[in-house]
Amino acid sequence: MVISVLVEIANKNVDKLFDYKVPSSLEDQIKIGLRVLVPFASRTLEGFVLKIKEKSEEDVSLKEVLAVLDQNVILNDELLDLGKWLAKKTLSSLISCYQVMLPKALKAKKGSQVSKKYEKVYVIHREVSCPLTEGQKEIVQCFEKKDALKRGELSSFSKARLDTLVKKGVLEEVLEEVYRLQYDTTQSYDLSLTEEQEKAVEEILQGSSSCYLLHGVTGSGKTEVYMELIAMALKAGKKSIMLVPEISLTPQMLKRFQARFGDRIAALHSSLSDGERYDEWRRIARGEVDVVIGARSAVFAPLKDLGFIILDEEHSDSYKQESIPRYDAREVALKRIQYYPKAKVVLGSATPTLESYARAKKHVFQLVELPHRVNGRRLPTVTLIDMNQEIKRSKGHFSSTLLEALKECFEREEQAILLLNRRGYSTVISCRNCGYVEKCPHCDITLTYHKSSKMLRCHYCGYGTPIPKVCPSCHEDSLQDLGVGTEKIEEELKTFFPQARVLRMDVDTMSRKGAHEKMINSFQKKEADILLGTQMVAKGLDFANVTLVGVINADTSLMIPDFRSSEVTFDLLSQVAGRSGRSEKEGRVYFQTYNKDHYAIRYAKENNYLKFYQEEMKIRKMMKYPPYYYLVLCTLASKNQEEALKETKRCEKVFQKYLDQTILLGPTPASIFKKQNIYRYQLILKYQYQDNLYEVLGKLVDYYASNYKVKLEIDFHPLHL
DNA sequence: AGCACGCCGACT
DNA sequence: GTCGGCGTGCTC
Repeated sequence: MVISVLVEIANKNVDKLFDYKVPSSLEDQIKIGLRVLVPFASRTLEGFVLKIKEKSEEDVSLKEVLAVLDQNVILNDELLDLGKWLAKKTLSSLISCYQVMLPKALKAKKGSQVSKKYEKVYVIHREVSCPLTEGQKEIVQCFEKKDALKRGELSSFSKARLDTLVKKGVLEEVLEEVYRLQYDTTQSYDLSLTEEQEKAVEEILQGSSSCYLLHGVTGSGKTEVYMELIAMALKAGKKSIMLVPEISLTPQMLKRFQARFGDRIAALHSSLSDGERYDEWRRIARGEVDVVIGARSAVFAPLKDLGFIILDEEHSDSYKQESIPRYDAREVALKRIQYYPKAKVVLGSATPTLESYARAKKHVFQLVELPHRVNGRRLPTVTLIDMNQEIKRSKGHFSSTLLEALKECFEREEQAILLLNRRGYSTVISCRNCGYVEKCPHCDITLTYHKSSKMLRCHYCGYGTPIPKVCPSCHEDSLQDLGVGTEKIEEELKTFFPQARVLRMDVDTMSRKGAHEKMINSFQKKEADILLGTQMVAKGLDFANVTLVGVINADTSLMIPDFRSSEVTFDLLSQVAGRSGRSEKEGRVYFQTYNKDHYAIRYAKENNYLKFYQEEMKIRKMMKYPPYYYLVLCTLASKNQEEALKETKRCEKVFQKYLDQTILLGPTPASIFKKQNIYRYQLILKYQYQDNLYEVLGKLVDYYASNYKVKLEIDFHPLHL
C-alpha cells in the first residue's frame, strides 16, 4: 500500500503530497483523513493521509510510514474539501487550512499533544459466582442497577476491598475515557415568541434562499429567533452552529442555550484549556452534540447533518481571521452549507455590514426584519450634545447636560454606562475648538500624523501635506492629537460625584482571566453606579437597571484613517444606545460630539439604519470602495527596508502589466510600518471584475515562498488597510 | 520550515 | 592546514 501525505510544514514549497509505503502491519489502520508519523528530510514529521494508492506500483525508493496516530478520521470528506477550497480562496498553504480547523491536540503539529482523560471504572461480571464475604456482598450490591460504576461512585470502599473482588474475577478494572467538562442540565426556559419573532422564524424556515439577513433592532430578541430555528432544525434531525463574537460568549449567554438544549451543546470559547477543547471537539465529531456555540473558529466544528449556521452580530470584525489563513467565517459558513441540502445560513445584526445589506437588497440574501423591541418597549431617546458649544463652559470632558443627567440617574437609584470611544486615537490631529480633521483628497480617509517628518500622510495612497499652523476650518491655533484614558475620566467623575461607585472596564482591568465576568456580575448586582469603559461596554450587555448611557466622545472613531470609519461609528453608537432602557424603565442616551451634523452621528441618534446605509453607499460608490469594489491588500515584509520597497515596486509593475481592470494604490508603508525590526510596505488592489486575479496573485505567492529575504502576504477583503 | 551540502574568509 | 559563515536546494 502507498499513501499520499500532507506534512505539517506550513510553507508553500512543501505544500504538496509526498508518497510513503505502508508496512503491512499498519495497512488496516490507514484511513484518509487521519494522522501518521513519517520520516521527512532526516527528521520525523506528522501529516494527514490524503490519498490511498492501493494499486500503485510500489516504488522501492519510497520511505515507510512510521506510525498511525489516530484510530478515527480527523478530517472527514466535507472538511477535506473545505480545506482545499479555503487554501485556494486565501492563497494559503493547504496544511495551514487544515490546522486552523482543528483543536491544538489534533493539528498534526509536534509538541501539541493533549491526551484523553481517563477515569477508573469497575465492571461487574455477574457470570462469575464464588463465595463472598459480607463485606464483599455489600460492594456487589452497589452494582444492582448498573453493570459499571466509576471509582468515584464507590468511594466509600477502600482500594484494597475492591482489589480482592478484582482478583476473584467478580469485578474488572477498566479505564474509561471521560470528558473534562460537565454541563448543567437543570435550567428551565421560557418558550414564548412575540408575533414578530414568530414571523421571522417562519420566513426563514419557509424561505427558498440559503442565506438570510436578520436585521433586528437592539432588544428585538434575535437570540429567541436563533434558538427557535435551531430547535426546529433539531426536530428534523439537523444540527446547528451558533457563532458569536468572542466578547459576547458570556456565561449568561451559554446558560440560555444550555437551558434550552441541555447537555447536547458544546461551547468552544477561548478560556477552555487545550484538553477541554479537544474533548468538546471529539464529542462533536462523535455525534454527541446537536448545537455548537463558539467564536469564529467554531464554524469548522465537525458536525454532520448541518441545519443552520447562525452568525450573531454579523457585522463584528471578529469573524475575519487576522492571521494566515485569513478567512471570513461568513464565507466559510456559506460554503459549508452547500454540502448539506436545505441547510441555511442566518446572519443577524442590528447594524449589518454594508456588504451584507447590499446583498440582501439584491436578493442574494433574503432580508428578514425585526423592527421593534420585545414587549412594546421603546428604543431610548438619544440627545446630541454639541461639544463645540459646551467646550467653553464644561469642565474637563463632561458637558453640563451629561453631568445633570447623571445626577438625576443616581437620584432615581438607577445605573449608568459611560463609553469612552478609544478607536481612532493617537495618530490623528484634530482641532480642539471645532473638531476639524484633515482628510486625504484622493481617498477620503483621515490623514495620519508622522512625528518625525512633521507631516500628515495618507497611508492608502501616500499623499502628504505639512501640518497646518492653524485650523483650516476655524483658524484657531488649536490643532492637537487626541488622547485621554479611562483613568483620567474616572478621576474627573470622582470630582463631580465623590459618592458614585465606578467600575472601570478596559484592556488594563480586563487582563486577568474571569475579570470581565466578575465585573459584569458585580454591576448586575448593583454594586456600582457607573460602568465606565471602552468598546467592550457597548456589546450585547443586558442590565435592567441601566437607564442612562453617555458617550464621552462619540466622534473619535470617525477619525480612524479607514474608509469604514463612519460605519464603525454608526455601529458603535447604535449598539451602545441599545444598552439603555432594556426593562420597563425608560432609557436615555447622550452622545457628546463635535460633529452633530455628521450623518453617522445623526442617523445613529435617530436609529435609522436604512438612511445611514443609503448615505454611506453613495460615498462607497463615489470613492470605489466595498461593496461596489472588492479589495485585496498585499503586504511585502523584509528586515531590509530598501529590499521591501524594491520588491513592492516590482509587484506594482507586475500588477500594472497583468491586472488591466484593477485600480492600484500605493506602494505605501503598511499601517504598522516597522514591527519587530521588519519593514512592511503595502499595495491595495481595487476591482470589480478581474478574471486572472487569482492566477497572478498565486504566481507571486509561489515566487515569494522561496524568497528568504522578502515575504508577501495577501489579504482578500481586508477589514483594515 | 529546517536541514545538508557547498563554497569562501579568519584561526589553532 | 581547518572551522564556520550563510546562500541554495531538496524533502516522498
